[in-house]
Amino acid sequence: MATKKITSLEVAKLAGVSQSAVSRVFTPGASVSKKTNEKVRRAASELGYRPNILARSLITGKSRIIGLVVSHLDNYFYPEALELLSNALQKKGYHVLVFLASKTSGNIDDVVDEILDYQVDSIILASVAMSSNLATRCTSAGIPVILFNRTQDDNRLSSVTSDNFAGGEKAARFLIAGGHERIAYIAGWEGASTQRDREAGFVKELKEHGMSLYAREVGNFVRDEARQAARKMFTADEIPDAVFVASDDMSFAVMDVIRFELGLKIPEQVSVVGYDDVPVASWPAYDLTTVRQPANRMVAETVSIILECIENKETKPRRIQIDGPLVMRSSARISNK
Amino acid sequence: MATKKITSLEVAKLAGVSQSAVSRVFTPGASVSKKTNEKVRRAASELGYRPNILARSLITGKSRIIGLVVSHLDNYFYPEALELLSNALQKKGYHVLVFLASKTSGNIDDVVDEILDYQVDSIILASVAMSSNLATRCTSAGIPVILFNRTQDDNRLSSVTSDNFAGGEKAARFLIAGGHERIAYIAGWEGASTQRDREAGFVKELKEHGMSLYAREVGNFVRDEARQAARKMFTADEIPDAVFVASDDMSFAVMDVIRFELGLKIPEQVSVVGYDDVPVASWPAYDLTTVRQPANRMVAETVSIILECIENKETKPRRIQIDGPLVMRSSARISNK
DNA sequence: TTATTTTTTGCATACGAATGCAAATACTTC
DNA sequence: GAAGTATTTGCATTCGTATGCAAAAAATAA
Repeated sequence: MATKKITSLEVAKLAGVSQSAVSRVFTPGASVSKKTNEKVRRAASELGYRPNILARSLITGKSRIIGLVVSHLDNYFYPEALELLSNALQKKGYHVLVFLASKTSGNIDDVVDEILDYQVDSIILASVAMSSNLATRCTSAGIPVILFNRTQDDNRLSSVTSDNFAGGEKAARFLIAGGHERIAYIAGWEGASTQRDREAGFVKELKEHGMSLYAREVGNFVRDEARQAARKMFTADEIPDAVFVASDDMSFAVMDVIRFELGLKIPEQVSVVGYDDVPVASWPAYDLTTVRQPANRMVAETVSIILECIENKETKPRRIQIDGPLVMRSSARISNK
Repeated sequence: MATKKITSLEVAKLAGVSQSAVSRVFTPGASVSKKTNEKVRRAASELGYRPNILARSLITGKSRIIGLVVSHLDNYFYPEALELLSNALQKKGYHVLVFLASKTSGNIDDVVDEILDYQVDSIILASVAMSSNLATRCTSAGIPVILFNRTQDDNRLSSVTSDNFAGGEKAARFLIAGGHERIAYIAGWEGASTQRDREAGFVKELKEHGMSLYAREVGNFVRDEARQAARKMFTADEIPDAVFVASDDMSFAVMDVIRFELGLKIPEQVSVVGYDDVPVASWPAYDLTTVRQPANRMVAETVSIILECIENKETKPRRIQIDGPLVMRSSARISNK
């Protein structure tokens, strides 16, 4: 029943050559004559032979597997990124091994340990941090680590993010230009560099216009907490007339509270600006004005860094920040009332 | 700089035992004395040793990698499923290697070929089909294939779906009970078993109540096409008073058209019922009445089938259908007008 | 033709861990 | 303490492929 696995040896036998010859046929750039190449390929396809990547990687030290750690698949920015990433890597002959870091257990290190067991060629951490200790192990094992949508003070790690500071500034500038006077902010998880940078840019720009945060709550990048934050923020005596929310995902929750629980009009009574520009943001039910994180360009940068690191061990870490536009939709008013 | 890889041999040397001893310490169920176990573990943790999964799999024939093929990550049912799946498998010591089948290139077979190169222990196809030819190769290679959220006529393949036929019936029964008289349907991609079953159940139940589809369009499980379908359907002379849409994802697009393009009231003028119960369905902006696909139970079944197949080669394929409730929200009226 | 260079080929070994087998050790029992 | 049984251990081999090296074959020059 079980058709035994086809190995290079059997192909060799059928083609009347040595096992090494077969190996060379499937190794790009190896020295093989046209004739043996043909013989081998014919035999291989006849038997349905395909090289065993795992056996190969034992020798070459390259597995063509990229480990990806994600924790926030429920934030729709990540499925999109995953899709782009996997596609891009697939084209280059790599594949993505997914590891979920449950948000509760802060222990990313354990997860990364599991990853290393698979001899991955590189690790991508999506919005997730790793201990400096482990970073040492990875770099000294020659495994490049890339932070995606996150930075960390460790300068041995590359990172790709949007320009969060500039994004925060844009949001502020836009709300100020719209004539808003009581501008609030709902923060993400304060341990995240993205959150900090967005807020810093936002506040700095307010300050330059002689303003400051009228109100501030924390949503931790979690929809339920964002809901709570919105309830608190918009049941005060004099409510904000605009709120910048640290992620689209939270923005939707906030908008729902504002409209359906509190019966307020967006943008007439409250303007909402988000961050990410996930697909849902453009759906008419939300039509959210938001700062775009250009997922495609972020992924492209990530992939190019990875490939560069894999090919050329001694590349020094890079920190890429990609600028994204503010996408104007109808959740925030443009002109003065 | 590059700390060379730590192998079992080095651990053995440090612990003063043979390489086999080290191997046995890390092989559950192998015969090792308490003393050597301790010695080895101490040495291992001192050196930071972890077994190389790839090398191990060369011998054991088990890679502890599960290949997953997805094509519709933009339908939010799949990120959810992926998260659950990866988590469940992770707990059992398996990991998921992701392969994206671009929707355009219908060539799943190529993708599966790539998967096989990694010596995966099993393959999960999420809403994706494979040629019968390739199915033969997989089964004869002893690699169980599980269809997730999809069935196929090939009875060598296991599948896990919700009970789509019953789901369709429920939707129909509910809309009829609500006193709707012009009931329409927006179909998914007609090549999908899920689409066919949902529609069949829906139509059969209508028929049993002496009704038939008042209108029907095809959305192919694609938002844009669903939008088109809705435009066509709801600009006719006498429009339907209820529509069952083959997926939540399409439902959102349909609702947006109905409300924001055509200015109709949901559910007063049109009731909408979806299928999936993705997280967004419960967001107040949509608050979609829908048939739940119990992702957690579907995943649990998938995982248990996989593990069973891997452990016990001669398991015969199973076809699981999981019943899901109709979740009542406000997008469809309950009583007669 | 012969000498010389270049290309192709096979042999043998390595990668890192698992395992059947036999030798060595530990544990029972009388 | 001896004899017998149960448990540990190490040796040697295996998994499927890649690759350095030297031998063989082909191509080129003289």
